[in-house]
Amino acid sequence: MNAENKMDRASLEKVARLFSVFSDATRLEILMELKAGALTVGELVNRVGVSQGNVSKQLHLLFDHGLLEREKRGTQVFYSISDEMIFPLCRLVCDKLNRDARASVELLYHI
Amino acid sequence: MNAENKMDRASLEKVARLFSVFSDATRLEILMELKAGALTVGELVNRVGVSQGNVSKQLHLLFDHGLLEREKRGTQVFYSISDEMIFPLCRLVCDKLNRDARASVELLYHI
DNA sequence: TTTAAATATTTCCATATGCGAATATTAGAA
DNA sequence: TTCTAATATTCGCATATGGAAATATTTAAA
Repeated sequence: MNAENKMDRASLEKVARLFSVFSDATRLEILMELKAGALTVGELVNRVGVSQGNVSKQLHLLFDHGLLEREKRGTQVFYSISDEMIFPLCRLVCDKLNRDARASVELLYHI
Repeated sequence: MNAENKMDRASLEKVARLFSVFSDATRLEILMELKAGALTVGELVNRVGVSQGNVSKQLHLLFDHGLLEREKRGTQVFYSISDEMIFPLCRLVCDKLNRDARASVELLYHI
């Protein structure tokens, strides 16, 4: 899986699978909310506009992929970001979207 | 869509949509094949193990998202990478997978 | 114009998945 | 233990999508 050799199909599927974790707006919103620090499931349910069951499911998925940490305190569970790679990753995608949007506007105004 | 303010749902959906382009092994394979330079659709069909129709469809999708360029020469169409952001993007994901795999092995051998 | 090669598109199918609702589980408080 | 709050899981549904096969389109050669 290095830069020189071609990746086999199995490795490509793993890469694709990890990308798919980021291809959902709800999960991205959860990650953004956790950017400032740990939050409980309940607090995330308040901030993100989906059901408690769905928030739990998405948190579990993010946890399974090694993107979140969890810490139980009583009946509450605090989730926090466990891999900082999500920030440069999202930055790359956002930057591209901004470039394209800007190029599109400039095209519109014949700049 | 900057780093300080929270992103609205519509922007998050756009980000998620772009991530989803990378969440398929066939499309990733196409991008890897094009890393060394432009290729025709037919050549890509030979290298990637899917039907011609599917290769064309995935190429169209990649093109629509501004990741590929196309150049027609006679009956052939050459596709090439148009945004270098895919390389650092895939690198971040591959590096994470390698870190996790390595950590998993070390755990196994009690290092 | 006719034919053949290259690419694009359409159609259909099987699978995956985000979602809410309902239910189950867990842990502390009464 | 019993009750309640917090979280996790299950279930069913609607939608999205990767895929092959078939067909359509385009372009150059004959």
